[in-house]
Amino acid sequence: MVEVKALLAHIQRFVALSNEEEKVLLEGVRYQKIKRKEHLLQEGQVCTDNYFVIRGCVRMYIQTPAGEDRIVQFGIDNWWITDYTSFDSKKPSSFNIQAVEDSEIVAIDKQTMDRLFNSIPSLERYFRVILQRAFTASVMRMHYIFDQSAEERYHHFNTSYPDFVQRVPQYMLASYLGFTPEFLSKIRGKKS
Amino acid sequence: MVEVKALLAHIQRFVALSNEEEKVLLEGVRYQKIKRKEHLLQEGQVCTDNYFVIRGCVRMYIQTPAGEDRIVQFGIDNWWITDYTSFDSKKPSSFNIQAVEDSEIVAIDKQTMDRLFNSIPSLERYFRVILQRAFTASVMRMHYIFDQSAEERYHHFNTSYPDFVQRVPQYMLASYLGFTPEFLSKIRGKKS
DNA sequence: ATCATTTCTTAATCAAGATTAAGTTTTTTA
DNA sequence: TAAAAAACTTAATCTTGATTAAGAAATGAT
Repeated sequence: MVEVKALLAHIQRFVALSNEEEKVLLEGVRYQKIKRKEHLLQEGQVCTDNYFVIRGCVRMYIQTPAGEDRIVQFGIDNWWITDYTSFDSKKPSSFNIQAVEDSEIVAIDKQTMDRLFNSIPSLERYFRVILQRAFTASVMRMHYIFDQSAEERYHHFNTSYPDFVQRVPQYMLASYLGFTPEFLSKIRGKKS
Repeated sequence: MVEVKALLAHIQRFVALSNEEEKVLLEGVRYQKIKRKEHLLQEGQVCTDNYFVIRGCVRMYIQTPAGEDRIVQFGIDNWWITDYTSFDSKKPSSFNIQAVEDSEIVAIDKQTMDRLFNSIPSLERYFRVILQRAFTASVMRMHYIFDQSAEERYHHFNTSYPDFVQRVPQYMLASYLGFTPEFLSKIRGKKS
């Protein structure tokens, strides 16, 4: 499948793969298209796959006690997204993963992933690097949440990812940045 | 050095090491004792090492614009702590790492780490797993910050890590949990 | 093109937690 | 063991952002 080449390209930005390794990898993954609002994972299910977003946008969210969605992560082009806790333990997940736009996804299930780690040593390095970046990004995000006001956070995000902001509804941005849609409206109202 | 055995033991909770690999690893690491309030890293320096806490407690913090410390992470027994951004890029760090108690540390510098990853393949897997856990913990922490009140956060932390709470000054806990020491006092005052 | 649904806005009231400031207790150091 | 420094407490006031509620605008489906 030609679409999955995007994954190979991404991996090879970090490590080299032999032709044989490329082949083994391609045989292990599952390419899938998913429509806006469809779910890859729903609360209560075991998260069986690690998902790589080739094109599009998905969100991972959790239901708050108040019954609202809290967006924990977005996944866009070239990002991996999964609930590692459920993925590793095979216990039901507390999270949901849903397409925000029609998206193209590569999925690898846990068993295949473990097998691939054994047969393709450099994949281990690739995920080490990917996870290190994800961890660092998460720590930085936490830092922004603590030490910037909601308004600063919005402006910061807005200037850092202006094109992404265009792609998602505002109430999702609010959910991701940790405040209410009403407050986001208020901030935007101020400007003009 | 017998103290460094704790690191080997920790690694072998996740992957197997041959005697030869153990030896190579031990030759690459640096054991060091550090007194309370001494720094492993100070803002502006390049973070040259990844630190493993054998015994004791360190904190990683960043100076807020208001001139206060925001604690980003604690490192206790069997935790790795470093600023991966600075460590990888060799650019000056924005963070500080300081001992909260007299501590015993194993340090590995970047160059050695890269060499060890090449000579000990299972080390790659070990760090992949470690980073996956760190990432997951960070995501969960973010979730708690968003969806619990300061008071809930305190009680949650307090019941989850009662012994740890005893070890650090309260103002550090407040800094880690994202509120003021005064507010922490207020919460505690309520009880009795 | 029209109806229904989803998303966004505005404004009034409210609450959690910050700030300030002063005083008390505990720990460290000489 | 006394003085100094660090850590903790209390209380009054203030601010940011939540909540509620209603209406307007945009988007999607038929």
